[in-house]
Order: sequence, then structure tokens, then C-alpha cells
Amino acid sequence: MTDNQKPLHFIEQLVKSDLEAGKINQLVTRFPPEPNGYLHIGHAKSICLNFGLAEKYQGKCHLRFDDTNPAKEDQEFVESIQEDIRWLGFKWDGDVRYTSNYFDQLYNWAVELINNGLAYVCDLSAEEAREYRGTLTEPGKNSPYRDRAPEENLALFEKMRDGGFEEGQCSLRAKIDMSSPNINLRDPIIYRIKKASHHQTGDKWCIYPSYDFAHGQSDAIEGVTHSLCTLEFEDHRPLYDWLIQHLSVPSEPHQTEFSRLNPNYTVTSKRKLKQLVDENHVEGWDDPRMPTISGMRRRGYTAASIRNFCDAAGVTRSLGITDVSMLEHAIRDDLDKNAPRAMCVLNPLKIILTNYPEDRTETVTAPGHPNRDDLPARALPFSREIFIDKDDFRESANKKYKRLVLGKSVRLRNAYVITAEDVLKDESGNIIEVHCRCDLDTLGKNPEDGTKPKGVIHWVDAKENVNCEVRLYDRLFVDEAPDAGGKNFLELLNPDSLTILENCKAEKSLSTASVGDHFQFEREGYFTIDSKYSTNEKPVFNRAIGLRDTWAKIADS
RNA sequence: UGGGGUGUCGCCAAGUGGUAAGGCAACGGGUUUUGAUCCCGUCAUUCGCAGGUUCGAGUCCUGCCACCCCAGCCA
Repeated sequence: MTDNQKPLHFIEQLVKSDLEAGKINQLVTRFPPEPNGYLHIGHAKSICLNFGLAEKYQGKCHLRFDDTNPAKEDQEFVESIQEDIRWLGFKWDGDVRYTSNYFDQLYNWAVELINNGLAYVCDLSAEEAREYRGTLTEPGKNSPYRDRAPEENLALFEKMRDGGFEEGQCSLRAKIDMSSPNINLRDPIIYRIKKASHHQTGDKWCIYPSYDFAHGQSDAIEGVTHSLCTLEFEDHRPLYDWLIQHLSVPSEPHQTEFSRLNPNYTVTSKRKLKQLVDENHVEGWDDPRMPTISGMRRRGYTAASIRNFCDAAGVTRSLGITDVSMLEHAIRDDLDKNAPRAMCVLNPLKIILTNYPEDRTETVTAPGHPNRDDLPARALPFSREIFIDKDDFRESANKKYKRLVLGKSVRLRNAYVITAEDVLKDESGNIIEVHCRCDLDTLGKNPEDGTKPKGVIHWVDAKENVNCEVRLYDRLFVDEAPDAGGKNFLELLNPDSLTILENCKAEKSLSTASVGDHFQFEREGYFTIDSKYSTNEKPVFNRAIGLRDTWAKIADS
């Protein structure tokens, strides 16, 4: 099925019909993160949705930092978020925007509500307000301050703005309905006092609008036509609409909700992600095991694979868990097509080719990619001593094992067929060296005697290679739903999520690899240079994902 | 137990009254100097359950059931 045959998801259908019906002239969406953490895979879905729709329908997508709570936010995050969006391959329309750009207008709208008798300053404490709000099954009761006159409210609100009250002493509330079955409509707090310095506005304000009071109106200011958010905001939509209706806003945006992306074996709650970082269960927000955009980037996932994954996961309103195998497929799919091939021996075992001249090093060439001529071929030094992987040799094995076995032959990838003749062991019986005969007439062709080896293994020259470190990653959690209620996610951490191999041998051509390069190490998986630990002296490669491994299934069974 | 949502293959997901797309996973087989890729094939008489309407229901109606979200001066 090609792209244009793919069925449109419900939001795209809505956009298309709004456009066709002339309800809107141009699509305007926005991605509105609060700068209180790093972006993760869940955000990627929203980014792909908002920016992707705008691209496809010649619309615009704004980046707006929803910065209404200075206590939780930081400039560090406003920067990382921009970097991640750019890396994912999207470009926002115009300048970066901030809800805080609209604080003056928002303030004026609060005054408008007060003047129209639709908002009041409430002196109830947070605890009292909670009591007055009622419960899920019982209606709330009116605040004793609910009937203050507009003039009094105005004066009080000005005093709030001017710093005349302490934090928590009072708040501004919309006057809606304390008995509404929707708790969001029980006189929601729309402005609160926070004597914190703001990363954008400094100390200009000591009162800040709540999410509910800021979001819809900011959308209206920006001419956002489709305000897309996740399902948990569904109950806020009546409030969103109420504010749009009762305020003199320049446009009427509409909110549409879709379900969050929940991959299994991972947590995406910002609180838990932060805890993993703060308590050093991982090395930081960009730890390659983290589901953050920066973590996935560092691990070696590509932007295209993340976009393709989001696309494949779809946009619906149904709840569910998306299998990470879908993400893994997207990564393998992209990297298989685009990553240059290379050889790297993870667990080196020395092979001596007894009949190969000691002083000779020849160069064999290997294609950059099995089916892409545009990727340059590689020159591989080859000499009497080489390394193969320990897993690729056995003294004896059954017929299913298609690698090097004592007395048997195997093809060295891109080079000769060799036959194992002798094994050298140390005192404790560990194999330290294998002596082989090299069939010098098998470069690029099969043996004369018609005995075509059934196995092919990778190798690296023992003299000329790149000594490197390789980091293998496994899922961070052993439980499929570590995020689920009632579980302590920290007890479900996978103790084997990181394996460091310090003495790996990569082919010489990899000495020039740099951050951002992706490779397929043949028969092993997809690797990238680690942006934090790699040095020119000793490169560090992260394994993004292994190759599909049907042998592992056979071997395990 | 108030309100708002969601239930189609192990997972994601089309389906908009005319007789269950597709992807992932899985399982067979073929090609292969990567046990990869690629190719080919198998994989829902049934759509949470029970009734009803209809010539015909995953789609309409009724009643149940399960799960998710909401009682921050967080977003």
C-alpha cells in the first residue's frame, strides 16, 4: 500500500473536510510543550502529527512554549526541545513563541471576565478550595467570595498583580458552576500567585495564568485552527470553549484529542523519567536507554525511523500499548536501506592462517552496501593473523551451526575460505588461538573442489584495525508495563540493560567515523558513534538495535 | 458509585448498513559471500457480551461488562 492509499486518520479527515468546506482557509497547528523536561517518544507522536499535518496541507505549525509555571521550568529545556524538533526534521513557522508573550493580553482578558461578572478573586486557601470543590460524586459549594462586586475584584486582582498578597493567599477564579458534574467547570482557578523568577519574563509578573486560562486564548491569538492534544484534556474542552465564547478573542480554535503513544517496556511519565535521571539509574536525559529523543538519537536511532514509527502507530482515540517491536522494525528498516556496512569483531578470537606469508598484507575490497552502488566500497587489509568472534568458532557442533568448526571450512566475509585445523588453549582450557588453512584460490569465487562452505563469518585484520569499545543496550525495564499503576517501576529496572565491551576490533575504515554516522556491523546490528564517550584514540560505538536473529531462536530452542 | 472516554487477530489499525484492508509479531518455504535484506505463503466464519431492528449489522437500537481519564493555586 503506498502512502496516498493509506487511510486518513480521524484528525486528518477533519482537517481535510474543514478545508474543503471552507471552514478554514489555512491549517494552523501548534506544538505546545512546557519546558520542564526533555522531549520523549510520546512527544514525537504529537510533533509528527502537528508538523506533519501542516506540511501536508500547506499550513503552518507553531512552536509555542507553554510556560505558565516558572517554578517548574528552565531555559535548559527550551533549548533542548528546539534541538530535538529540528533533529526530527521539522521546522516551525516564524519565531519560537511563548505563552508568556501573551501575558499582557491574558491579563486583560482576565480583567474582561471580572468586568463581566465572570471571575472573582477568591481568598480560600488551596485546602479550603479543595473542600469546597466537592468530590467526583458530590457537587461543590460556592466560595464565600464568589459574589464580590466587579470593582472589588478588579482592585484585588490588581493588588495580586502588584505583589500585595503572598503565594496561596488568594487566586482568581472563573465563575461558572460549582455543581457541574465536570470538575473543571467548578469555578476553576485561572490566575495564581507565584513569586518565582520566570525564564522569559524575569520578575515582571508574580501572577501567572493557569494552563486552562492560557491555552485556548493563546491558540486564538495565534490563529491556530486545530488545537490537538491528548485524551486526558478531553474534560477540559468545555472550559476551553467556555473561555473562547466569553472572551473577545480574535479567532475560534477547536480542540481535538487523540490517544497518547504508550510503548511497552518503557515509562514516559516525565516524573518517572526525571527520577531515573535524578537518582542515577541512568546517566542522564540522553542516556541511550532513555525513551527521550536525545537518548534515542545518541543510541543511534534515526529521525526518519522515529517519524515512520509514529506514522505506523497511527492516530486514534483508542487506548492501548504499542509494541516496541514496531519501533525496532522502523529502525532496522531505515538503517538497512541507508547504513553503510562494516565489520567489527565484538569478542575477538585470534586466527592464524598458517599457510599465509608472514610478511604479507593484501587489500581486499568490500561493497559499502549489498544493494547500493552509491555507497563507496571499503578497502580491507588482510594478513596472516585476523580476529573472528568467539561465538563463531566451536570445536564441534551439529549441522545447524553454520560457522567455523574444527576440521571444517567457513567463508570469511569478503575474503577467503578457511579451514580450522588446530586449537590452542591456555592452562584453564580457554581457547586462545585457532590455526587455520587459508584457501588462497577462493577470493571472490568458490573452492575448485565444489565444496561451498555454508557459513560466512565476519573478521578483522589483527594488525591493522581500530581498537574500540562497544556498548550494547537492552530494554531498561524487564516488565512490559512498568508505568502501570501499583507497580514500583524502579524495582523493574533491567540490571543488564547496558553491556560494555572494551576490547573490540573494528575494520580500519571505521577510524574516521564520527558522531551522527550510522553503520551496520555485518551479522551484528546497527551502530553509531557515541557522542559522549567516543574519542579519536578509542572510538565508542553504541548498538542501536541488533539484526533480526533467527539463529538465536534456533540456538535457544 | 458523578462526569467524560475506549473496546475489530498477540500488538497497532482500516472499516461511516452490503457480507472483516494493511503493518508489526509469529510460523512455513525460496534467493543470498550478512543465520540480515529481499521474495512467496499461512495467520479473525468474526468485530467486549447479550438481546433487538433489517433481506442483510463490526457498522443502527436497548441493556450489560471491562478498561482509561478527572476531585493541582501542574501541564
